[in-house]
Amino acid sequence: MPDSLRRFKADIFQALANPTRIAILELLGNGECSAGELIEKLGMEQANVSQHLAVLRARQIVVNRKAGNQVFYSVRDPIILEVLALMRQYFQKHLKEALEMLDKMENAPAETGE
Amino acid sequence: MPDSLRRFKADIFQALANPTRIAILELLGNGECSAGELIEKLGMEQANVSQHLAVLRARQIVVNRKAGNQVFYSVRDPIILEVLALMRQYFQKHLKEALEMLDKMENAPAETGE
DNA sequence: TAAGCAAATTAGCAATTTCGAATATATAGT
DNA sequence: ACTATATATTCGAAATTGCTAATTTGCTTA
Repeated sequence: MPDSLRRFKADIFQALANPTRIAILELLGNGECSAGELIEKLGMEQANVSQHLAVLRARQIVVNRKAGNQVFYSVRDPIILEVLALMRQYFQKHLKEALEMLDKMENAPAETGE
Repeated sequence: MPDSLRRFKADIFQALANPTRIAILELLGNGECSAGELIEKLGMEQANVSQHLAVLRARQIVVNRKAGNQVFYSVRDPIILEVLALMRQYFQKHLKEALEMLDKMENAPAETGE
């Protein structure tokens, strides 16, 4: 496999390599969603979510449809959702190590996650 | 899903988000391989490959076995290889866009000022 | 046309990543 | 112990990323 294609592949993974973007894709997995809805459900800054959507758009991982004032997003190819599902499986299998790893990383400053 | 778990997932994707590491995992997909073999097949600096292996090790995506002077690596969980296989499928499906994107990447980024 | 909302973009900064060079560790053989 | 080989780690610089705040674009309605 040529390196250029590997670079492309790495680029897709890079797009997935962010908690917010994963959250976005998981939300879109339930069906189309407007940018505003995503912002609200994620509880993050408008600009920030929009930037993450731009990353996913640039890779054509998501597509959008304009309707009046709003922009509705959806996942272009369900393979991406399969990849996420596979990762969920992977994660459950290695939950113990995952927690240890998270503990070591100790990045999380007391968030009120839900 | 709590954000901490999504962060873990993103961390795995991040580990995959590099052409060299993808190449390493693809090589390991054919079976166990020593660090030296990887270095040779990849044609890269020893230190560089070792650093990438360290990234994969830190996430426990690969495991290693020492045999005398050498260290043999292998993929810990085939799910990771399944993820790569799915990605291959994805690329084949979207090859045309992939090539256009690669073209843009190679032509565009050389802007010195405007 | 202007006002108002939704979404995208830009600027600037801190944090992270990647690479090569140099150095360190570990094992084997002498 | 000394040397050679295999692999890992550290250091520093350049490039990239993610975030917030501020601005801009686009659409709709008055």
